[in-house]
Amino acid sequence: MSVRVRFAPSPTGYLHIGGLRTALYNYLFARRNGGSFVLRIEDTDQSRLVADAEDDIVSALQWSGLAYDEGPDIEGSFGPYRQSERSDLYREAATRLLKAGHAYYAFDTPEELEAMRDRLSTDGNPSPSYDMSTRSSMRNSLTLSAVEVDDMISSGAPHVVRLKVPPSETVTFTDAVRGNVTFDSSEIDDQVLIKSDGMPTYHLANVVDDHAMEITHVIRGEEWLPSTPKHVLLYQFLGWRAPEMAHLPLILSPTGGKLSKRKADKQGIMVLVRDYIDAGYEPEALVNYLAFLGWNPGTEQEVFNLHELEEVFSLNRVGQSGVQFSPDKLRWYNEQHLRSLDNGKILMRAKPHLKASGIQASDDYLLRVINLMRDRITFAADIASNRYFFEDPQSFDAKGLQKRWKSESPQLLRLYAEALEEPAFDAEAAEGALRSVAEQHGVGAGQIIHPVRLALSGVTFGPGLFELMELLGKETCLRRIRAAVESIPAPSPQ
RNA sequence: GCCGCGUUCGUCUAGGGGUCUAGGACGCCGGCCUCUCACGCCGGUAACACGGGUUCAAAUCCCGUACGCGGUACCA
Repeated sequence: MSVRVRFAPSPTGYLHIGGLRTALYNYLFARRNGGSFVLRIEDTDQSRLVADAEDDIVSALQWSGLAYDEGPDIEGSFGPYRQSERSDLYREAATRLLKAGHAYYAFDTPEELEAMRDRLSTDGNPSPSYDMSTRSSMRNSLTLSAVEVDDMISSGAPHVVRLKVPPSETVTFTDAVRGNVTFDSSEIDDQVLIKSDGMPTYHLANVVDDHAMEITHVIRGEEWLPSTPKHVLLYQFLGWRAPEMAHLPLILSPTGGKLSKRKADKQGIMVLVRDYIDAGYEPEALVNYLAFLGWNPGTEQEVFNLHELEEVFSLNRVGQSGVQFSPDKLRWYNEQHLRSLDNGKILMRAKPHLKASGIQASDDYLLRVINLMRDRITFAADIASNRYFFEDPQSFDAKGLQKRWKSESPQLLRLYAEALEEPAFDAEAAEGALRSVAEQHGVGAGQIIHPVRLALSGVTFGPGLFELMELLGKETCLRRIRAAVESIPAPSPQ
């Protein structure tokens, strides 16, 4: 049987980095094993739907390079791929369970459920569940007569279908990441299978769909581990073979604990893939980093592109403990991947940001800027943030002036500017001229280099000075040097 | 509370009874290179949660404790 896995996000929000990691592991597993990767939209919660969430998920996956073989927008033989369009299947399964006595109708209103929890909650058990110990005191087809039940249903009384969990049974399954996991059925509640609006819950829908879509491996976040025994029971009652399970360690905040949206905001961490796209991250950097969050290849190689990951990924090298998200390491990965790109590609990445910054320059010029800056930037967008490549500096770094602008600087710069008037102008000529001025006046080259850099860029760091000069061109260099000499006040000699 | 799952440098991790005076990566610190800043290179900092077993031998196996995370919905 060929491997089939799915990524099954709920369109209740934009794609989260944790979701992308789950998608990635599924994708890699499918590719490594020559299987299929399916995107299934789990839109069974009508009340929490976010209109453009599905679009966001699809486009974020596309950006990441995780191409799926089947999905809402890619025909496959197991569609439709939105759960809201598969209602009949769930209904059918529920009916079978009902008939076999593995499920029952319940008519309890939300208020009644709340009242039950209030009534039964104790210090030892603050959240009593709807299970075999409480179901007999509730309004359901187990406690009501068949006639009453029929009447209520035919009169349209709101009702749900609940799983009838058997008493004291040991439910065991093998998790590819964690080994054998065991639960006692007495700890499992009578999960709602069909909600009163007629939609299935995740638990029913995912079992029905995974079976119908011939999913062989369920790879999902650890938050699903406690509900897996319910799914195992469902497979059993429906007479289906359960897929292999693999529960991935959760991604935690950099300080530990849940990476909730609120906490992340507070810590300045972005959690939506959309945010990483907008911030200009390299897709392969995010993917590479996420791959290593809970998995490693067992070798010392750390930098991988997607294709390389596809060749080495395996579930049995996935870790078991929660992993803290590290923005620093992600940055490092971004630098690594950025540097693997040629200048033309970096230019393409930088274009939107250049445009947003109102920078106009020829591709030829931009390529030369990139060539000088590529080892000094973290994001392609950083090309747009060093404005001195595109316009004269408006101000000069105060600390830099203090350190590098000496009382003799204006005079040395004047002399240097004169020397630069020579017709030939390139990095070599600029350097030759500078060194000879320095020598003639008995000062170190640095006495001229540093103030010139300030004059040209306004800052004390950047590419090699002479390369920068060649890039800016003679006119610009002379103009900026002379402007600086005019506008920067000489320091009081100490 | 109860149930489940975890626990090796600050972080991601290697390791799966002797080869571990515990290896790599990020970060941090120092040095080299150098006109600056980076890159690169070299070096440093720093960990087997705790307590009991088992064994000639335990980071590795078992038990307990502590701590962390998850679940405990007509949300996924």
